[in-house]
Amino acid sequence: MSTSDSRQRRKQARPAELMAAALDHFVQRGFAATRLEDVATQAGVSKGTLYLYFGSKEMLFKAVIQQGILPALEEGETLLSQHQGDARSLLQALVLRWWAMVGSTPLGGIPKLMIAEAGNFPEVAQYYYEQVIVRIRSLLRRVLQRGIEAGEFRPLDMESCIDVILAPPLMLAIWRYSLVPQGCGKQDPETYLNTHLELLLNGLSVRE
Amino acid sequence: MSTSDSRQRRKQARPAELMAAALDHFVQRGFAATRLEDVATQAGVSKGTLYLYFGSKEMLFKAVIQQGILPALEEGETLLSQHQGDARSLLQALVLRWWAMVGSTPLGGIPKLMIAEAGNFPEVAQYYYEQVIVRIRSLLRRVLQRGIEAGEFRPLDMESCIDVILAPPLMLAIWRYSLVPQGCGKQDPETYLNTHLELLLNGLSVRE
DNA sequence: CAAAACTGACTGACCGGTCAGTAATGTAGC
DNA sequence: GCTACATTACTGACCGGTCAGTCAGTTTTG
Repeated sequence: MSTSDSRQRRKQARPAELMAAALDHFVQRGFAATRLEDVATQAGVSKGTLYLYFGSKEMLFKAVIQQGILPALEEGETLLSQHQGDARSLLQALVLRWWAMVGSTPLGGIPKLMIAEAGNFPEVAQYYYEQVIVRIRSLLRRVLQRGIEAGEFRPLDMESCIDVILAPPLMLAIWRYSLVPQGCGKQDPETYLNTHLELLLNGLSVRE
Repeated sequence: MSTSDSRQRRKQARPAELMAAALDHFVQRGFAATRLEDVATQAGVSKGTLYLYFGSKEMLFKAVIQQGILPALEEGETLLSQHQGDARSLLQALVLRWWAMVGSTPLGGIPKLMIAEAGNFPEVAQYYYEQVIVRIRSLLRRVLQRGIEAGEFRPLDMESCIDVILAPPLMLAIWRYSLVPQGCGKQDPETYLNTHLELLLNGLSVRE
């Protein structure tokens, strides 16, 4: 057994371990307040080793953001293309899948991180906007379109609806990485998401 | 005319000017990345002067948070106690009033700031939670209670409902101080809030 | 023993915080 | 009104600690 022993040379596992540690610290402390020595220590290496794999603190930040979110996005897009039932259940499935894959994992800290650091990294913000936000919104737009065409949903202002759908799950994730760790209570995430969906689907539905 | 001339001694106006400048920088850059020299310069004084009014960077931070939010909160509480009509219109009035007094002003950056820095300032987070979040939630709880008792609203899980009501306006404010300044588009805030209220009130309503 | 992975002491820039000094304002005496 | 002195708001050069980034040297591996 030597998988996570110290003082081993494991070139290929280092980047992922360093990025995981960096995400932890960035989310908890912010970019500027994070010390690379701490990140390296948590990943089980020295600061010098970090610089063998990432050219600078900023490059580490970009890497953390970029490879943290793309997998989950692709999952969502295949979910949309394969789904057979009505738009209601598709919307529900997307939200709950997001929670399982992103919201409830360390990746759930990325929205908070991106929001906090957008001002300091305009190019990363731009990248995140185009590669993540635009794609998520387009995904939800297609779901709403499907629901409206099938007569399930009322034809409200679509762009606003998308944001209203997104806000509560995002706030849930942000909350978990900001005030909850300081002991400011939050009830069960599942109950919260279910109430959101209940309220949302009821609000969207055509009255019979 | 000498009100905002430089090199004047204006002891009593300094604290407010310094806090306004500090809020600007903290919201845009984050606490750690904000340089006090920049804050002082923007307020039209030198760094030394800042230290005549605030004992340290952290005390400046606390002052910015504390006196930024309490006035608006009191306004909301008097609105609740004086309102006469149904719960629907009260909820609507509260949201729109918040937008006018907080969301659309520089104070709207405080939620973003608090979220980003909660990990670095547990005591401030605690204070913010108890003095702001708990009070806002209790305010909304009373509104929902009133609506349920009057037969206007369905009796869903109250605590979750409160958070679902809060999330979209909060995200709107957060958005304005994170990605929008980087040129990532957002449509009209009023349209967004109205859709939120429409969706929400429809979702809450008892079906006849 | 050669190459590759890794280390940690070191450097230099940066910034929070200090304080001796400066300039504006107030005031008293003429 | 003017001058002399006291008070107080304000300044900015400086100090010391911190940390991103470097690199000469050490350890592991083939």
